[in-house]
This record gives sequence, structure tokens and C-alpha cells, in this order.
Amino acid sequence: MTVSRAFGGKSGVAEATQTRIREVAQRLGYRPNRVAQGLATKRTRTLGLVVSSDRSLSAVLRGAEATAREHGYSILTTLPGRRVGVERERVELLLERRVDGLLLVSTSDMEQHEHVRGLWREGIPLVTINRYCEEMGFWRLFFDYGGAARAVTRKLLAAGHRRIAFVGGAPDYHERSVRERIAGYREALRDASAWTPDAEVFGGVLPENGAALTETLLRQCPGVTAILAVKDRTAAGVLRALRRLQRRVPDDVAVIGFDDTETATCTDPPLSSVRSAHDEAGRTGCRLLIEQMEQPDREGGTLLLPSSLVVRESCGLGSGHAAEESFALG
Amino acid sequence: MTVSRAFGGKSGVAEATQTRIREVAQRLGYRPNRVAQGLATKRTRTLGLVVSSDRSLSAVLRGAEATAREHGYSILTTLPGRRVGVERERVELLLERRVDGLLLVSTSDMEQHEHVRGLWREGIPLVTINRYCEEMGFWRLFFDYGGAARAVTRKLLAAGHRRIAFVGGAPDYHERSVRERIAGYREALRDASAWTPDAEVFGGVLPENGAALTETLLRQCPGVTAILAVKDRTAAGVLRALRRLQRRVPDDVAVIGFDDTETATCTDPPLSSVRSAHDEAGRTGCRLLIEQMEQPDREGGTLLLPSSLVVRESCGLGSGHAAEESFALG
DNA sequence: ATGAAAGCGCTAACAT
DNA sequence: ATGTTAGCGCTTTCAT
Repeated sequence: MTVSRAFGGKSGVAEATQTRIREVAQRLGYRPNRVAQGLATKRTRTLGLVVSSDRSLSAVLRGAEATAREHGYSILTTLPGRRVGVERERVELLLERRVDGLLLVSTSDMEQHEHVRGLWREGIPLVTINRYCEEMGFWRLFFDYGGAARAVTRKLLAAGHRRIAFVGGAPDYHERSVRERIAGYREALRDASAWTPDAEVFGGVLPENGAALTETLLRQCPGVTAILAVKDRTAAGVLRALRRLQRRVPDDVAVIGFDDTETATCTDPPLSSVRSAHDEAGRTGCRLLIEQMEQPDREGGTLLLPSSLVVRESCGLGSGHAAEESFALG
Repeated sequence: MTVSRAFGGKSGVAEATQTRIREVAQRLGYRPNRVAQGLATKRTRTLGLVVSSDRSLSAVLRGAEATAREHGYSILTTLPGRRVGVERERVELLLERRVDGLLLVSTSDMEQHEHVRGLWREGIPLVTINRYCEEMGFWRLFFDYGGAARAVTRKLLAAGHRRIAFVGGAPDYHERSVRERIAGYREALRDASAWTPDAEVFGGVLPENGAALTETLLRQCPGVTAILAVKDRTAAGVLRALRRLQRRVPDDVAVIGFDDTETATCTDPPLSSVRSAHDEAGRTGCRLLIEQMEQPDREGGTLLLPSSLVVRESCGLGSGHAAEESFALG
């Protein structure tokens, strides 16, 4: 039918017929049926977004949808939580709906990846975000938690800090993001020969943990001039403890958190925080997925997503001219 | 084909054939094609979720997906932002994909609803959440911001507070949630003949607004013993100001915020906050939508979603036994 | 530049 | 209990 050509934007349709078709379609309230189109072409132009991580959902979805739509794709979303079995089931449902590709967003502590290998073997285009599985040929995107922690620690060193502490979590904490932040912090300090065991205090990520750990810290390491808190939540507790202990922030002690949540703008003083580019994760992940679908034989790889330090009042690193500045990290 | 019956769970298939079919399907890696099924049945078992409101995205999506899946539906998600024109376009895309129904989640300040009427007239099943349009026949769900504010104010009155203040926003603020909170607060106080103009301080919702407004408040109304802050962010500023002014919380002044964000657990002391049931909004909205699709002639109506007060240390209303308790409101 | 025929993978209705 | 036929609304291929 000529109508198909007209709507498909194919060549070989006279101007006149073109407009006449549009007109009639309009009058009839015609709406192209993408389901039928999907059946005929075996391409649904639908992507499956599987988000196990609560934290990143909004931003990733926003980024992914923006990119998807630019390319004519829509997104089927599913939130399986962190159980791999559930994830498998949900992916199966998406495949029955014939999504053209999958964007798998994991929590950093997910551990079982066999079924992802299975999907890839089946020839299903996919991209992972934050999934610590081995390299198998598809694109894997990671938030560079370690690199960001390293970079921000170096920034503090460069600013003259010598006793820089880390508060919260633990080197064997279940979330990889936490483990990597600790590792990055240590790396930067060791490189500068400034690492000491008494500047690390571990145990939980809650505000009350941060507060209690900070009291311990200042007892065992009174000369500390800067503190990295493993999450903004933890940093909130750190700030509370410092206030109780009569230390001024940032004059006596600089404090920096991670994640740049709403909390960072609400602490007293407002908290400088390391921000991961969740929206860019969605955009880039989606872009690579679409490329993968178009050129199935091109090899994927590994990509680190950028972080930035959002400087507010708590760390003494800003120019002092703005309430909020942002610096790229690593 | 008998295969269709077997997978459709229809009666009239012998046990033996049933299992044999499953077996062969398994071996062949057969996966039912829901696209073809959708074309044949004219039901895609897909719902369109249109979320203009950032705030509620995660929770609503989680709730909606859970309910959707129980009924065999998947969800196409789109985030149009608050521009109605964009919303129309996105809905159109969803309709081309032949979603069986629409769940429209709005910000409380959305204003144009004509195209929703158009959709409804077209016979498209839909349910709105937080969309202040007129009653047209479909279900409209609302967060009862006003009722929650009224209830929590009454709770403070019942606890013996007489000078209860409201901080932040304004009676003509662009977000309806803010306006309704103020109205609910006033209503409760007027009912108790306890309203005074000097206990209301308006102007912004940011932490710094909350702090500045609180200083004004305590100057013009020194006897205040309880403060409602229009958002948790605002409450964070209120707490900061009270600390500067040497008022103890909750002993001298009780403080309650709205939204129950992460921030509420991070303030000093932890903030009591009014929580709207976003997840239930998703679940209930989805359930009503599915009912609507199954019985298109049944009339919808208006439903208020419940709120609760999450009691932490800042308001002196808890039993003192737990770090966090929750009370239904209104 | 337009049309006609066949088929995408399924289900509904009607045999057998 | 199983098979057959037709058709869902589109695209693709091959005429005209």
C-alpha cells in the first residue's frame, strides 16, 4: 500500500498523494500500529530496561529514555530487585515481548551473571551498567567509584591536607561501591605516603554510624583535617559529631560525602559530595546498545563513567563565589 | 494449533500432549511471541506509565509494576517532564504501541487537561494520579496533602501545643501540594481557634529559606512550640536556625517536615515527617486501571491516598521506644 | 508512482 | 482432544 510508504517516509510517493494521505489519516483518526509493524519487521523498536538498583532508577531511566526516543525506541521497564532469579524471569517476559535489546542496571553487589552469558550467546544485544561480570563481548559501563575516591583524596592532598580520614563502611562491605571508595582513598594516600591505619574508621553507613565513628576517629587521630564519608547519609552523622565536638567545618575539618543526594544540600553546612553520572549512564548505555543492535558483530568493551565533585561549603575547596560548583574527577 | 491452547492454559488439551509440547518447546528454545499475540487479540497486555513528577517516579513505578505483573501486564514508561505538549506526544507514541491503558502521574501544578478528555472520549482506559482535572468518568487518585497537614496539626494540638507555626512556601505557591499543606494547617488551627497570622512565615522551600524564615518567626512569635515545615528540605533549615537560636528540639520546639525523604533521617535530630503513599498510588492506580479495562462501562471516581506521620526525634510525639514509628493520618 | 500478493506468529471460530 | 481456516495491520517483493 502507498500509505505504508507515506508513513514510513520511503521515497516513491508523489507530493500530492503524500499530503492527501496525511489528510485522510488525520480525518479518520488513523494511528499507525507499531505492534503489527513489529510483527512484520521483526523489530519492535522497544528496549528492555532492567533496574535492580533503586538509587539510580530515576536518573538512568531519564537518560535512557531520552536517547532511546531520539532513535525511535520506547522502553519497557522492570524492577526485579536484587534477586537474580527474579531478574531472569523479568528478562524472559521482556524477551517474549520481543524487545530489541536489554539494558541491565545492577547494584554493585550482584554476583551471579551466568544467565547474562546465556542471553548474549542467544544473540540478544545487551549492555550492562554497574554489573561486575567478566568481559564477554558486550559493553559494560561502570561508575568509577574507586577512581573518584582516589581523585578527590588527591584533591585534598593538593590542597595541603595531610591527615585525611575515611569514615564508614568497611573494606569487606557488601556494596562494591563502598569497597572501591575505600580502596581508592587508600591508593591516593599510599601514593603520597600519607596513609595511616588510625585515620580509617569503619562500621556502617547510617548517620548514627557516621557520628559514632567520628568520635572514635578524633580520639585516635586528633590531627585529622579532612574526612571522606562513604555516603552522604554517613557524612550527615560526621557533621553532627563534629558540631558536638566543637570542630568547625570546613575551617578545622573538611568533609566530603558520596552520592550527592538531596541530603547534601540540607546539612549544616551544606555538604560537598561526589556525584556519579547516572543520567549519562542511561544515555551512554542506551546509545551503545543501539549501536550494538545495528552492528551486532562489533565488539563491546568496558567504559568508566565520569564522576564530579560538587563543591559546597563543607570542604573549603570552592572559589567562594558560588553556593555550588562542580569539578570533574579523574 | 494445540500449542497455542497449551501455552494459553486453555482447557481441552490432554495431559500427555501438554507435557510433550512443553518438552519440545523447551528443547527448541521456543518463546511465545507476545507481539503476534497482541496483534491477533488486539490486547497487548501493556500499560503506559506517564510520569511527569520526578519525586514519585521510583515508588510509583515499583508499585505499578508489581500490580501490573500480577495481572500479566508489562509497563512502557515515559517521562515527559511537566510540559503538556510533550506529554501529548509521548502518549501518542504509547498509543501507537497499542497500550491497553494509561496511568498518568502528574505534578500537582499541571494545568492543562483537555487532551486527557480527548483520550477518554476516544475510549482509552486511563487513571490519573495527582492530576487536578475535573471529574470525567475515570478514576482520579490524589495525595491528600491538605488532609495530612490538617491531621498532623490536630495531632500537635491534641499533644498540647497552642502556638503552632508554618514555615515555607506560600498560599499562592506554584505547587499545589504546598498550597494545600498551608490550607490544611490553617483549617486545623481555625477549628481550634488557634490561628494567628504571625505564626505563618512564607518565602521559598530551600533549607536557607527555612532557616531565614525561622529567625523571623521566632522574632515575631516567640511563644511558638511547634513548627510545620513545608518540605523536609525546608525543615532542615528550620532545625539549623533553631540550633543557632539555642532552642532545643523537640523540648523547646517540635518540628515536622513533609515528604519523608532521605534527608529526614539525616538531620540533627532526625526529623519527623509526613509521608505520602507513593507506592500505594502506583498499586492502586494500576489496579483501578485494570478494572477499568475489564469493565469499561463502570464509572470511576475520586480517591484520596493515605498519608502517615513517620515519627522520629524532632517532634516529641513518639513513644520513645523506637527510633522510628509510623501513624496513619486522616 | 502505485498496487497486488504473501507472510510475520498468533488466536478465534468452526470443523472433525 | 486436535486440526483447519481466516485474519489481526503491517512490510516486503514483485508487478504494472
